Amino acid sequence: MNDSFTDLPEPGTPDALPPYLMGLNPPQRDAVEATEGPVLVLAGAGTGKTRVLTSRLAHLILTRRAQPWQILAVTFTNRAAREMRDRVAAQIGPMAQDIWLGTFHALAARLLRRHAELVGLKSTFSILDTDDQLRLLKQILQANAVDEKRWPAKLLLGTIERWKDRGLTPDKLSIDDGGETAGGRLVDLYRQYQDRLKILNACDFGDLLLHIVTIFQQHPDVLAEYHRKFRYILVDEYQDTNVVQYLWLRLLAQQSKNICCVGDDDQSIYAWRGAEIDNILKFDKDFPGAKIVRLEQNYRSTAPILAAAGHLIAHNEGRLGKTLWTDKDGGAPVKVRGVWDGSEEAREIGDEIESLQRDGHGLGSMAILVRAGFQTREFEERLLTLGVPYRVIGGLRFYERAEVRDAIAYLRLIAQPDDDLAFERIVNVPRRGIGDVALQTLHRAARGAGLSLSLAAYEVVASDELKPAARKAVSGFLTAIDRWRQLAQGLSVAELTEQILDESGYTAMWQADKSPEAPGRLENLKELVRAVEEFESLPAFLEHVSLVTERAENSQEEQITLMTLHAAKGLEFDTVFLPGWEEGVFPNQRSLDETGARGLEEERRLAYVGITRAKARAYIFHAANRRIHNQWQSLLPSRFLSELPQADIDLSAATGLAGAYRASSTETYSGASYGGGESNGDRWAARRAAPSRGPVIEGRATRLATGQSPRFQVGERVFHQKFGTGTVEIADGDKLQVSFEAAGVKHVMAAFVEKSA
DNA sequence: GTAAGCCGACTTTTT
DNA sequence: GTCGGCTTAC
Ligand SMILES: Nc1ncnc2c1ncn2[C@@H]1O[C@H](COP(=O)(O)OP(=O)(O)OP(=O)(O)O)[C@@H](O)[C@H]1O
Repeated sequence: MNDSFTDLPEPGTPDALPPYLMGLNPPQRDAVEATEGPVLVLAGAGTGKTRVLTSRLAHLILTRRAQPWQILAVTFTNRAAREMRDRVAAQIGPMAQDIWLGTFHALAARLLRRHAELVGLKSTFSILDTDDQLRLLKQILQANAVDEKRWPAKLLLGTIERWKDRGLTPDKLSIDDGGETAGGRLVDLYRQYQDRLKILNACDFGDLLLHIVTIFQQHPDVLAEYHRKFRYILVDEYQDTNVVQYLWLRLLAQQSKNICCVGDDDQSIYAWRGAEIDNILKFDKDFPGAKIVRLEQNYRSTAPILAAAGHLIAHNEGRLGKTLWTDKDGGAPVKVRGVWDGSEEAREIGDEIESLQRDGHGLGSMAILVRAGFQTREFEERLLTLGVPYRVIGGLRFYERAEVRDAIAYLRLIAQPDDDLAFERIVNVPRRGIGDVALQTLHRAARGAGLSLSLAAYEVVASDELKPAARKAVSGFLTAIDRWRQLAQGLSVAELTEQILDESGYTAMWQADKSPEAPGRLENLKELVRAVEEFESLPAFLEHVSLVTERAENSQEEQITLMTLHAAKGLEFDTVFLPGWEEGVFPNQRSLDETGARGLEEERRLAYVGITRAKARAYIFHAANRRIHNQWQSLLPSRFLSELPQADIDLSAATGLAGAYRASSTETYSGASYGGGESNGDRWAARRAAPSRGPVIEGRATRLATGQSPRFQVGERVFHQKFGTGTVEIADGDKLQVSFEAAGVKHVMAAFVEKSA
């Protein structure tokens, strides 16, 4: 332990503040020093919530209120966890290593390994990824003769996961909770899915938390052990916790009550994953006597950026409401720029990046933040052309690539013989002549004997159920796995991996492949071996793969960052580019269709998160046309643009576009260049309608412009720009009466609604 | 049992 | 325009 801190002054000593308290304003310091009892730091973006948490960790440890391993600190992403550990380490040294700091899932996995047997698992359980989950569920659907066309596995899995997010195990559900889904059998399918996971000695992501909560609820002695252990609990991004996470925290904190959560209801962007804004809204009821600290000074952004974000988010209802101010003077307005299409957008952003670079701004302080992962693509292409180094966060992750997963499946099967999903994945990769028929035989044997596939395979090989060729192939495969399992004792993980890739013929398979991707895949296999080298044991590596989906990139080169708005939460950049602000893209149409007004508000929070990532410069772009599903569509500027304060934005449009817009909502988007004058609007409509322009233009905008109103039937589901989804109650020519889910009964023109799913 | 080729879905967001 | 899943032909 580091003793150089022992003679630090007591907290509260007026002079000579310890360094970790120096960079804090009075309310922040208040939050750090209120160590006992529940504390909620409720504050807007950039007010130093995360700084409070790191300082609090340092404070607790340096004042010896707790040893590092007696503190539980929870973050949302692995990156946030890493960053927090680094920052605390900078203040307190290597002791930071011993803090129980990580994501909900990583911490839950660590606890579950210790007590797995209490929920019928072995401590070696595998953690399944989405791919495995889906394959498992599909098998169950097949066995139950559920029509997958009608009930896509993805959809059903989604429902099951939402149940898990809410802490609902199958026994807590009644048959009716599944509704009509899958012929009313969804709850039963869920039960089968869970039963199957136990046989496979496996967990999915949701189970990690669900199981540990079950254990805490059913084994008070185990819970008591952790009450003694964890004296302080700290939670980042509390607004995005779901019900299980909340239950878990409450169980752990109920004894000491020393829980400090930080969050911002305006940054809640994970409702689609089961996050409950309610958790933060009712914190003081869950933890009576909670101290609520509000932080109001924003240290990150300039005044115009803050004003833009604040004005936008004010359009949401049911907010807790927060004040935000800055003492920063000046600052450029938020630039809002209209362009013709996606490639012009990419070109302009690329040019601006280069121009900023020439002015001495580093690429590392810039980011392009998009609504959906696929949108990074056009920028990648442009940046590649310009030779601007970039990195993409998220997207297709290293450990999710097919060849990497295959290789890992070999390791999984060696570590955990019951891992059927790994078994199936590689039993015939590379081709060994074990096809569908053989696999079905194995499955039947496994189901019959209640065994995992590999165990059943031994029995089958000993019998004469398979044709000689297949029997030989299966037997050879089992022997190989056994041998590698023996080798695993003596070799390093990297050596083992290399040997497996070599001896299994997996590398050879890709070497023989002459498709253009093959070299890249071989390269990834080499990269995998490098990744494995960093781990001491096979289980440690596999745990990492399951929980940390990204591979830490170690480039020294300055790069611009491309990522989704979701991934950007908690980060900050001098310059932020926000492309794709068009109706349907952002706010995302599906979000609107599926969750109506709630979805819109979450989209708006996402926009708020986006703008508030910027310290000095924010650029918002919207394109008039985009190719979506290989079809050209004309798009209206996002309604969020009309929600920005005129005084703090600087509107412009690319040549040939000026004035060519109409407001996308009834709230007039009346910026300088967007006069919305009839003549401009007509010219725009004419341009769209002109067949000579080539690309097929479809979509709502056309319908609005040409005045064609489709016929609607009573009872039909429709979508309206402003009111969301609803059901037609009366159809009178082009006048409709619609009962909207969020907005109630309204009279609308047929031209302003469209058919909804 | 395997490979090629066709068809349809896909673009939300992540631990 | 691309990917994955399924069918078909060998
Ligand atoms: N008291 C302070 N004095 C000066 N700068 C500060 C202070 N507190 C925080 N900052 C700086 O303000 C910025 C935002 O801090 P931080 O990331 O902790 O905010 P946050 O509330 O977690 O933001 P968000 O919710 O947007 O993620 C950081 O650059 C941080 O260094």
